[in-house]
Amino acid sequence: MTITSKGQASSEAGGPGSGPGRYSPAEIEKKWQVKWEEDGIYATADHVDGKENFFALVMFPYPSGDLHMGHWFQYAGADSHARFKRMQGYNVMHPQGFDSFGLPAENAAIENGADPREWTYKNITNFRRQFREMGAGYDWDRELVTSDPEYYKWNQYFFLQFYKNGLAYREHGLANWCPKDQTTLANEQVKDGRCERCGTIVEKRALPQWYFAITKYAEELLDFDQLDWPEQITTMQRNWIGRSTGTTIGFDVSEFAPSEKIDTFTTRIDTVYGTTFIVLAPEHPLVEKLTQPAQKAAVDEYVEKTGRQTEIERTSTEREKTGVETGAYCINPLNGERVPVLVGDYVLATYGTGAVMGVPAHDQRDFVFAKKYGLEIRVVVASPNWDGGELQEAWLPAGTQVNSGEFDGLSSTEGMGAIAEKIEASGWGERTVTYHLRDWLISRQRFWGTPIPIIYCDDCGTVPVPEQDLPVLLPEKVKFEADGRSPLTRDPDFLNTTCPDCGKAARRETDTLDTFVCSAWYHLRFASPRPGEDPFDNEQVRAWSPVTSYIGGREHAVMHLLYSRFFNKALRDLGFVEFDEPYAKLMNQGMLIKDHKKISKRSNPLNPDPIVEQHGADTLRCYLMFLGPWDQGGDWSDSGINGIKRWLGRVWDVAGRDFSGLGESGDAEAERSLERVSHATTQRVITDMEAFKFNTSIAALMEFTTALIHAHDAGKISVRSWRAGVERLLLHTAPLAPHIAEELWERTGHTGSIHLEMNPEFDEALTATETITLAVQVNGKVRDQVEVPADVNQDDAVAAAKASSKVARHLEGMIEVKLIYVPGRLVNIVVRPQV
RNA sequence: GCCGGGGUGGCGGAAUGGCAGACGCGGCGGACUUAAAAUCCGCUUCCCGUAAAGGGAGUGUGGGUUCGAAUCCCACCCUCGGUACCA
Repeated sequence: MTITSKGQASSEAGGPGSGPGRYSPAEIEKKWQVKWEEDGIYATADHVDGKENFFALVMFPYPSGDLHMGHWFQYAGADSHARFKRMQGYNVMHPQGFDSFGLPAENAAIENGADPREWTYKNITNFRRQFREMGAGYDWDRELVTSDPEYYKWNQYFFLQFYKNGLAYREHGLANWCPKDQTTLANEQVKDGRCERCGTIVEKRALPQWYFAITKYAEELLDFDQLDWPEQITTMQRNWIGRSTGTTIGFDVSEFAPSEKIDTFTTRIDTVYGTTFIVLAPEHPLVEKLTQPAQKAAVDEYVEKTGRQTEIERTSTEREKTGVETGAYCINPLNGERVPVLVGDYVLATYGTGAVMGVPAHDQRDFVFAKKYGLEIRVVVASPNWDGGELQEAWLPAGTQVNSGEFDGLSSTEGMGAIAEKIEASGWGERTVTYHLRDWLISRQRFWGTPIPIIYCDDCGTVPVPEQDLPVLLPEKVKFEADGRSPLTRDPDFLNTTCPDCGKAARRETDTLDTFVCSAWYHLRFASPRPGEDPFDNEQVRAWSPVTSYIGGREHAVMHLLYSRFFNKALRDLGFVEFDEPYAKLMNQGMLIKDHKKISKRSNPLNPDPIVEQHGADTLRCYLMFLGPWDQGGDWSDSGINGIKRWLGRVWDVAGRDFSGLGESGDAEAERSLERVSHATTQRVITDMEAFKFNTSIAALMEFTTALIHAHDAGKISVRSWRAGVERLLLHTAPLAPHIAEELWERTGHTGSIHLEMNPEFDEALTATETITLAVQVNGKVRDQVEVPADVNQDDAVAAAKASSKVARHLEGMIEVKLIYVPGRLVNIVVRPQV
């Protein structure tokens, strides 16, 4: 092997980085992007002897116009980590695809007359180009595009499996409706009462909609034992699922509605004797039956008015609580009391039973409500210093049962159990568990999505499309009209069909599936990209499951990540997969900002393309990784990128240096010193890369680069050490800056791709120095530093410390009271003045 | 309101009980150059001190634990996310 250093700048000739061998990203980056593709170096086999599989998945993008800087931040980090793991000897599968169904395509169609399909596929082409320019090491053989019929066919297939097994159902009910996007939304897609996507205030609409029965898995979804996930995300899921235990108890209303009772749910059954009224949600089915003629007008008006309110107005905690009497009364089974039934909009139809027992003394909302409407406030759980007088606010903590019949005198904690037991024994109700989690609404009244494979027949009702007829294809060349309605609803070719059961004319479902269905199982398809007649090949899925490392934003905590977990468990129960969880380890990257503000196309733009052109992809990648701790995000500044560019320029210089001046064997001390920093660097880089701490990893490489330059300048090391040092530097740089590392790997005489090499090894023993610097403190203040042998004993260390004149000055006239010796760190002499 | 992250030089950040400010940006000074750019070298937390020596202060605020605290504990402030009438 010969080493060519011709044509490259040496430090003597015109200075590093100058001359004909100057680092020129534009040339080398293109070259390697083409070569890598030709050689297929990122293609992954399902099994490689002696290597463990590592599925490095990063959340795939929605192909909007361009890859923006946030994408770069995410994908460059994910790619660097995947490359690092590959160099650690894993068989790494790092795929990429496109989550290409969704509203922006349709909006572009409505606004500019673009065809959603053309618009989407044009964007995908652009994204592929940009990923290539980034130097991302994807296995493109596994690419998937969710809007391809060969992919969405399986969304339909799984929908049918779910339907046949009671996990998909259609129900007429109140759904979140975004008036701008003209579609319903799942609960998870409503943030602060607004559409998660466009920010429009969401309304409630009564519609028949399709749901996935995610609540059947609520309990299992609370189990995170198998997951190595950030606590933040599991906490968010736990809160979203919102398990609460309590008691459902029925209040008899047969006086006003024969054989009816009002079921209420409470977590505080210990306060049931304090119930002085019952409040029904305005949408509660009993409202109409119970309302008395005298109150009908008022109740109707109230219910109607509430219906007109947006979710935001409705749920604002600042708003005054309102209500109206129905004129009906019900009976508290525990004390036989007759209490009024009201309608109040602070009670939500969608939670618990849609009715609450009003206990104003022990619930702040009920308290405010009772004050306003002059309802009785009766204490049943007394605080230790309650004087029997009126309350200023609800008493929420535990206390002693009073006014509670046979339970008086018990602590409310005991009361809770005893009362629940009596209720169950008497058949008045039962202990129950409720969840905040609702079933996943999957219907979307949009065109650009997976058609729901259902046919409505006048005679046979709801009929699933037979599996052999899949996929139900989205029509081509559709017309969008200004009313925003999906073209599917007026496309006769799509709409009209025949019933698979009876053969009569029938109509297709025109709703499409929520795009989160696509992403709920895409990882399985990456594992098994060409399975033929099945959604995926079990053998291949087994080889790659669960996903070893999953990277993505925190914003998906209760959407995609929850849906995926549900989907996996449903697939498991239907026999498609054998494991419980889709993603074993989760890592969230932070958010990239600029000038302390969110980056936005309009107000705070930051386009990667010109930066790639000016500085190169490697520089941009490294700079993004260097900005700060990746899991916490980064604050972009235009000037900072020069630092990375200079560093890569120095790496270029180092690798190209003429080493003909170095000898066969070097000076022992210089050799040892370079060896030490080499091993220490590898240790730091491996530890930091493992933990996604790209910033400190790069800092270590910068220091190592400088150390190499100094070693070369001093000229005391051997050729062998120099070349080993350069090799080590390139190997560590490779995951972060793949092009320059590859180019220099070739230029330093290596054959084969650096990206298929292994990380250098390190020996911790070799990272140690022969002498160490001890800090010497007097009363905790550093007064001097002393150089001692690394294996110094305490006595010698203390003696060396006291020998320092700077230290001695502070000991004068003092009595030593204590001595702290931390080996390898410091000596602290604690003194006090002589009396 | 509740839950979570964060608050460190002019700036991005390092350091998770042991020398605060690694690494980088910016700034200042120097070398190279006819000059500039590029590159290289040095300095760069603040205050007192002409300077050096030396000293003092210092990690959002106030308290505490400890020989020693950015780091642990308590109370609070600010900020960024998430979530919110969940009975």
